[in-house]
Amino acid sequence: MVLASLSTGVIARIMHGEVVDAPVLQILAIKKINSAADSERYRILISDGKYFNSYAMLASQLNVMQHNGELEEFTIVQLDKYVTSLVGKDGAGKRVLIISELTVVNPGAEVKSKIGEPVTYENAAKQDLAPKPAATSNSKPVAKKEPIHNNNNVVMNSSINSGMTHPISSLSPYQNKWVIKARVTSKSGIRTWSNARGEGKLFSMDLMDESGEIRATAFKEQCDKFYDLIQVDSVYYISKCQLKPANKQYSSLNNAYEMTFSGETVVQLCEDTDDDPIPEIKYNLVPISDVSGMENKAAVDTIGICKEVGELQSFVARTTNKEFKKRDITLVDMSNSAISLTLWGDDAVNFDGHVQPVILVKGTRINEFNGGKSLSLGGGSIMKINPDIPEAHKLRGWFDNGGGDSVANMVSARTGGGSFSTEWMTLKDARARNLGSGDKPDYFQCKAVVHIVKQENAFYRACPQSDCNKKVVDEGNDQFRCEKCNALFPNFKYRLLINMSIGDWTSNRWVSSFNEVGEQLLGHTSQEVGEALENDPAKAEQIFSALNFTSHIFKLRCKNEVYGDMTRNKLTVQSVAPINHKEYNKHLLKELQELTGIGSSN
DNA sequence: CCCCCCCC
Repeated sequence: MVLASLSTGVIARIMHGEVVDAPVLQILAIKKINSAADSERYRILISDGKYFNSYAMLASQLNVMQHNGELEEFTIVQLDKYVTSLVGKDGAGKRVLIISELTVVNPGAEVKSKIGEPVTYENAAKQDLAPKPAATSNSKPVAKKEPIHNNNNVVMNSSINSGMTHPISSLSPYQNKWVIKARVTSKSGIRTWSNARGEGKLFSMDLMDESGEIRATAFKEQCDKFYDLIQVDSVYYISKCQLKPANKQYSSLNNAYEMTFSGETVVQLCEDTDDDPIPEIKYNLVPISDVSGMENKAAVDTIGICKEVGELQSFVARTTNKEFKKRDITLVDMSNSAISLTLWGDDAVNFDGHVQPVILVKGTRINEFNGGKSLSLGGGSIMKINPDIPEAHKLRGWFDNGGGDSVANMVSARTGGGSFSTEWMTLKDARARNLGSGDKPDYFQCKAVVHIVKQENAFYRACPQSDCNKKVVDEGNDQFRCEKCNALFPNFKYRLLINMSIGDWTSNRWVSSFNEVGEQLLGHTSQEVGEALENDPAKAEQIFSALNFTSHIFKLRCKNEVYGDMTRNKLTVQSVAPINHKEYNKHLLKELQELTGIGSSN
């Protein structure tokens, strides 16, 4: 085993403002400095073999490395991205090192011991410091030299010029002489309120830098003053806001505090952000199909084509008597799934979906109803229309070549039943528990494999009207009568009604699937299937046999039905989804915990 | 100082 050499002496240079590429350092200790689980932060004692720095912090996105045990004592790491910032009382305190990207070079268990006899870098000899005069002057804590009654812009300008801004994670109500440099990741519309304590208007925004994120709100005069200036994705210098503890009930941001713009607040656009360390907004894009398996109320980032646009709707909320405007649109993606997304307010009013744009969303919330899941763009969510990212161009190409034509997995489709997610059950238990014997149908889901698919009566000829699926009567002479619409048509459409036997590890059952589910299972449109069954038996055989022995997650509707004097328990496939192994394993682990009591948290 | 986002 070969250990990497540390970048000896480099800490003194970095902490005096020099930019050093990819320094290699050793972690000597790591500890949590904020015990609140919702804004945890780690402080590191880090060494270059000659000097150590106890004022180093992990940016929160690296917390996971500590959780995974990758950053234990003696680990040798390479810093791929870092900044230094001033923190502390009146901005004149310590310079901290904030690490936002690092690579483990040698795990602590390999290294086993401290390298060298490092001392604090503050005792560094002159020859170890940055040779560049500019860098040396940068190291001076500028804010300390300003008179306390100085003009806001003077503080701002000196901070900007010296490159010494404060990390968001260092902000607290206990000192207010700071300047942050932050990217706006989301911005609300202007909202008015009126209650017992008065009335007014406000807008809020989420800010982010290397070290963390924070919510900021501008009320009344500040709302008017700053609303137009603040733009999503732009970077600003901001100073002189009021800080107060964040009400975690209303925010999912990783910060114990939030800030309020005051009459003193200064905001300045930072135009030159090309080589800036302020991170871009990160999207954790999930395929639409995955939303099926996610928890209700979870936050979702996703990207899809707006295939359908609903009407703008206005309504008055029953509980609050407030009027809302909303618009539901349907997104589709390459997971061959569709989901409903609700837009609110101006987003809803101004939305033009007729060009079927690419829609990128971040932080939308899952709303579950009767087994279907839809997304809602709420406070703190972001929507981007036709964003210039590779995923968007890929989707565009896919959709424009017919990719979205046969979407079959309707994530927002309701399966009836309660307002909770469908219960997992085996086919044997569904029988044993007499599911379907009540007035209302019961619903459950199971993982099962297709054993037999019947080709007989797998389709019928239905009324061609788009909102009617009634079976037509063949009148001869190429005329088809729909008794429901009371009309004659020269054509009809094929509808599927697939009967098949599926089995899980406990038992087999015959189930019926209607048109959309049938199309999804067979991977062909009802038209294609109907034509094959009528005219091309070999093609039909090929289509149907492809379904044999495939496994899916089935959501089933279970109901007793009376035929003459016989009561039969009937299973209908409400929806079918590919197996999300991660989610299915979660379910299995939960079952195992319940069976054995092993691994449960209590 | 807001913190509402319904209904099925």
